[in-house]
Amino acid sequence: MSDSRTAPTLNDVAREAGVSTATVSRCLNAPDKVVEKTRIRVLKAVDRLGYTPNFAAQVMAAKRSFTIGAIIPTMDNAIFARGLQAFQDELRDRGYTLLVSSSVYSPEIEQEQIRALVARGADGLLLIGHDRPKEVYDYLDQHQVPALVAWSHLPDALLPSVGFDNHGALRGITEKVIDMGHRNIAMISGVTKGNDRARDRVKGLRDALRENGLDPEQTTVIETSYDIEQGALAFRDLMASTPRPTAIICGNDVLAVGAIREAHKLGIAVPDEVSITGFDDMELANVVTPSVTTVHVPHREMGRKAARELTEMVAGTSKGRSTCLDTSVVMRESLGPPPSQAR
Amino acid sequence: MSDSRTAPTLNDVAREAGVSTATVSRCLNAPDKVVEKTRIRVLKAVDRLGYTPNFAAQVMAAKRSFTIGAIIPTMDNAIFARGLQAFQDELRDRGYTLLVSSSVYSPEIEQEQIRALVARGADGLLLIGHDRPKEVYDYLDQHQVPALVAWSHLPDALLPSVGFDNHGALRGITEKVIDMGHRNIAMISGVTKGNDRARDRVKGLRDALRENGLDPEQTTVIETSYDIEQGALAFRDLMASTPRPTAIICGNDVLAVGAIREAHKLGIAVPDEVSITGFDDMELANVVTPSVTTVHVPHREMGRKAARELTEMVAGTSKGRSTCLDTSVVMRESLGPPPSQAR
DNA sequence: TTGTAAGCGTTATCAT
DNA sequence: ATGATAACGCTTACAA
Repeated sequence: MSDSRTAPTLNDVAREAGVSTATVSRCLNAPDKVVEKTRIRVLKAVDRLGYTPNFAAQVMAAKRSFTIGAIIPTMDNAIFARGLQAFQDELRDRGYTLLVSSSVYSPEIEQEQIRALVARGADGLLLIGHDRPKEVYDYLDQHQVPALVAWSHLPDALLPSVGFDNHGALRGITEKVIDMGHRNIAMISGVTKGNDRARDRVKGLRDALRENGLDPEQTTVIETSYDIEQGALAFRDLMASTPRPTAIICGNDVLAVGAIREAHKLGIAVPDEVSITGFDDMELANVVTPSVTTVHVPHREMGRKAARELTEMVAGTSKGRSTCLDTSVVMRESLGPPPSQAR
Repeated sequence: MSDSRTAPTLNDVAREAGVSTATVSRCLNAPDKVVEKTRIRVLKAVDRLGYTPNFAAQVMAAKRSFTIGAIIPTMDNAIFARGLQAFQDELRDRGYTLLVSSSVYSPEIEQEQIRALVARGADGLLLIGHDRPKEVYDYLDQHQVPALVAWSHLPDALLPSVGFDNHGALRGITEKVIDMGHRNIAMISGVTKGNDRARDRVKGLRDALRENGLDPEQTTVIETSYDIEQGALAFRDLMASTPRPTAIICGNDVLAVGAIREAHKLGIAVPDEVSITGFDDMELANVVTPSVTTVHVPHREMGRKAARELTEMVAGTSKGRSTCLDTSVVMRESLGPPPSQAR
C-alpha cells in the first residue's frame, strides 16, 4: 500500500484521505473540531497506513511531550522498584509515559542522564535525593524543567521533595534497639558520599545514641555499597572486633540480609547472640530467616504522591509542594535483647 | 547572559561565536572538520551559554538517536534487573542511551510502550520473549526498527534472540529432582498466557516426567503470578492435596521463596518433608534458609551479548544473530531426597 | 574551512 | 469546517 519501506507521515495520511495535514492533525488532537464525515475518512486512512505520529516532530512543534523521566541510582536491586512501579502506574493514569534510567550511583552519569532526558523533551524529572552538584540545579533552572526529589525529604532544599525523614527513621529504630537493652551498637551504612539518605541515617544513629547517653564516637560505622556480599563482609569485620557489638543497625535491608547470611555461615545466632536491623522493608526482609526488623517505608504511596505532584508541577497547577511521609519500625525476628553476659 | 529564561539553541551559539549554525553543528558532531581556532571559540560559546542540543530536533534531522529502548514485563521485582543493568552498561560503552519501560505483563501496554519508544526515535528495541500479537511485528517491520528478544531463545522465531533454552533448563532441573528419588512432583508456574518462557518451562517439566516414565497428566501445575505471596498460597494448596507431592518445582525463584516461607510457617521441613526448586538464580535464592536449588541463568552475559548484537543490528553490521546461552542447575539446600515413608 | 539553505514531521495561527 | 503556511532546532548537501 505504502510507496516505500518507511513510516507513513501526516502528509501520507492527508493525501490518502484527500485532506490537508492540518485536518489530520486536528482529527488526532482535537477530534471535535472536525466534522464527523471527514474525521471517519481520516481515521480510516490512519488505520490503513498504520500511522503513528513522529514523536520528535510533535515535541518540536508542541513543546510538550507528556513524558516524565526518572533517574534512579540503580536497577540492580529492588530498592527503588516498588516505588517506581507505583510512580509509573499513576503517571499512566494521567496520560504520561515514564522513561527510566540509572546513574549507577555516579553523579557524572546522573548529570549525563538528566541532560539526555531533558534533551529528549521530558516534561518533568524525578530524582532521588538532594545531593548533587549545583550546576545540575542551574541546568534544570535554565531549561525550566520541573523536577521533584523522592526518597528523601528536606524542607528547605532547592527542589521540592516527596519523601520521608531518613534521619528520624533511623533514630527511631535505634531507640528501639537501645530500649531492648543494647549498649554496644554498630552500624553498616551505605556509601554516604553524594547520598543524603545514607548520611542522614548515620546522623540519626549518632543522635539517638547521644540522646540516650551513649557515645557516638565509640560506635563503629562501616560504610559500604548496598550489596549483600558487602553486608556480609562488613558483618564479619564487626564480629571480629572487641568488644563485639550486640546489635548491628544496617542502613538498608540488603545489607541486613547480607549480615544475616554471614551470621548463619559463622554459626552466630540471630538475634540470640547479635541483633540485626534493616531499612526499607523490602520484600526480602520478610522472607529471610530470621525475618528482619526494619523501617517500613511507604514506597507505593511515595510513588503515587510523587507522580501526582510532578504532573501538577508540569501542568503549572503547582509550584512544587513537599510531602514528608511517615515511616514506622516493623518488629520482626532479627531484633531481640542482648545476650545476658553482655550486660 | 542569555536573553531570556529559555534554553539556548544552535542559533544562539552561532551568534555568540560569530559563525554559522552549520559550523557549530560541525564542531559538535565532526570536530575535525573545523579549524582549531574556530572550534575553540565555538566550544567556549557552547559552554558560556550552557547549550545542550535539542534532541527532538537532532532526531528529526539526523534520523538517528543513539537510543535503545527496552520493555520489560515488570520492574516490581529483580528478575530482569541484573541482565538489564549489564545491558545498559554495555550500551553506554558503545555510546547508546537506554530507555526502559515496563509493560506490567500486559500485551496492550507493551504495544503502547513500543509505539512510544519508536515514536521517540529509538534506534532499536529489546523485548522480552517472543509471545505477542502479530501486528506488533508488522509495526516493527513497517517502521524498520531493529528488535531483539532476550530471556528466551527460539531458533525460528520472527525476531532474533539472545536467550536460553527455558524448556531444556526446566527439563534439566526436573531430571535432578527425579534422580533424587521423587515420584510425586508438582509445579508452581508463572502465568503462561502471553509468556513463552513460562510455557516452555511447563513443557520442560512434562517432557522430563514422560521421559522418565511418570505421567504428566497426574501432575498438578498451579499457575500464578510471580509474587512471593502467590507462591506461598500455591504452596499451601499443594500441601493440602492428597497425595502430597514430595517435590515442588517452581517456575521462578520468587515463587520458590514464597513456597519456602509458607513451609516455614506451616512447620513443614524443607527439604526433609518436601523439596522445592526455583529458576533464575536471583540473589534472593542464595539468601533464604534453606537456600534454593535453582537454574542458574547467565543474566549479565545475556545483557552484554544482547547489547552487542542489537547495536550491530542498528549499525547495519548484523542482520540479527541468535544466541542460546547455557544454563546450569545450582544444587543448594532446598532439594533433597524424598521422605522415606513416601517411597 | 565555512556559509547557505533545504529539509525532517509536526502544531498552530491565520485566512478562507 | 478546512486549508496554507510559518515556526520548532537541528543536520547536511552544496556553494563559495
